[in-house]
Amino acid sequence: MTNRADSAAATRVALLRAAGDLLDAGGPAAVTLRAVGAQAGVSRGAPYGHFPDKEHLLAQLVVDGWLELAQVLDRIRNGGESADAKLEAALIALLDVAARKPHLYALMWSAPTGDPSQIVEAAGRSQDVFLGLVGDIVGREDARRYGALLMSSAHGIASMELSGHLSKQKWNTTPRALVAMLVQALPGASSAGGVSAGDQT
Amino acid sequence: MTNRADSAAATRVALLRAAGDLLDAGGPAAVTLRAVGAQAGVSRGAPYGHFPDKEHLLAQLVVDGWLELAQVLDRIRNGGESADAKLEAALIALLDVAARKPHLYALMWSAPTGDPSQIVEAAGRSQDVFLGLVGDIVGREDARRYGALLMSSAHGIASMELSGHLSKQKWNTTPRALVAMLVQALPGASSAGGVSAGDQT
DNA sequence: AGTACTCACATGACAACGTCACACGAAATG
DNA sequence: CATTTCGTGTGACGTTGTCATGTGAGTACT
Repeated sequence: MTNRADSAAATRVALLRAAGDLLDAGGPAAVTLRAVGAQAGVSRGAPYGHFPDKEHLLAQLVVDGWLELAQVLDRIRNGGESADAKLEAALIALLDVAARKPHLYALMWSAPTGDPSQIVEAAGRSQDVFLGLVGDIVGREDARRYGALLMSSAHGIASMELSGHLSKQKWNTTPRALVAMLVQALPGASSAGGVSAGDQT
Repeated sequence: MTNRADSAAATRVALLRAAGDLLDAGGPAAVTLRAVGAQAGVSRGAPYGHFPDKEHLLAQLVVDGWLELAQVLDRIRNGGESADAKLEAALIALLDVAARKPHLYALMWSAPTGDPSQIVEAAGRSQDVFLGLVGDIVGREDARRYGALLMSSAHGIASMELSGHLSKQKWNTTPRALVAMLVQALPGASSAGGVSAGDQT
């Protein structure tokens, strides 16, 4: 039980969890290595045994975020709903990350730091699911163009909402409504949509 | 000529310009009050005579960014092209800011800091031009919904490009092509055989 | 004109931060 | 049991944002 490797792996996980919690609670400014160490029950220098520097620690948080989103998207894709509904649910899942963990979401969409290739690969895992879902509607031919358009649009909606530039008063709409518009405008989509998937936001 | 008020106003401008240059050149990390002071020819403590803190200095940079974009958009709107072309040019102008000043662009779309109301107001100046341009195509009725969708989509494209998640290899498209798709998909656009909603100029 | 005031700016100081070098002690190895 | 390994704690250093204080040139008052 007092295995050394296991103990080290446990503190590594504790460090990541502590960093994630601090990020969620107080934003990037609250994530100091001293605070992370304290919350993880170790000292301020301990992270350097597991990560080259602070940037790589945050990068790992981003990687985990993309991988977790990919899992959610996979579950949606394997669901039994219509292609339209599944695509809309996937887009809403993206909005959900933004709503639930805004600071992590912002980090996921900032320029990759630390180990960029690892981030790009993890993000690609989520993007591939989008590609597949869009392909089911518009066909393999146009899947990539429309996939890029839909993913960036959904991200734009989430980002605009997060930054406070999407006030309901000014635009008279909501992120959910905009996503619905996106899906319905897709060539090959059925106009009638009874979407019941997606989480609360 | 060595008027005290004028001199102070000049250093304020110099501070903002220095901060902007440092931001463009080295990203947010390069913008330290010491470096800003040095580049503006004053000391590290001088900014505190003009801004409450660093956050407010950066916020002013964001405000200026939005106002400058609004001017560009206004010039586009008053141009002689077709409504479609003008809207596309406006969206491309947004991409242009992202391409030319990526760090400032990222700041403009992050959660407002310092004096949020001032930022929201400046951003609104740009958003209103978008609203008008979109209204010229889809009509006043739907202008707000479509305006929000177009602006957030364009921002999403720019953001995805900036963060490196829009690789041409994966998606087989470019930001410009995506913007073109957006405009053509708009109901009332000339090239797409869509509904002929209100068309005014 | 000469004096007192004002205010923009410079400077010293402090706490907090990321990071490194080093020390310690317990697990792992023979 | 002796030795090595390695995860972690600790001291230290340079840098940062910020404030308190000093200073000197422009401004106002008599």
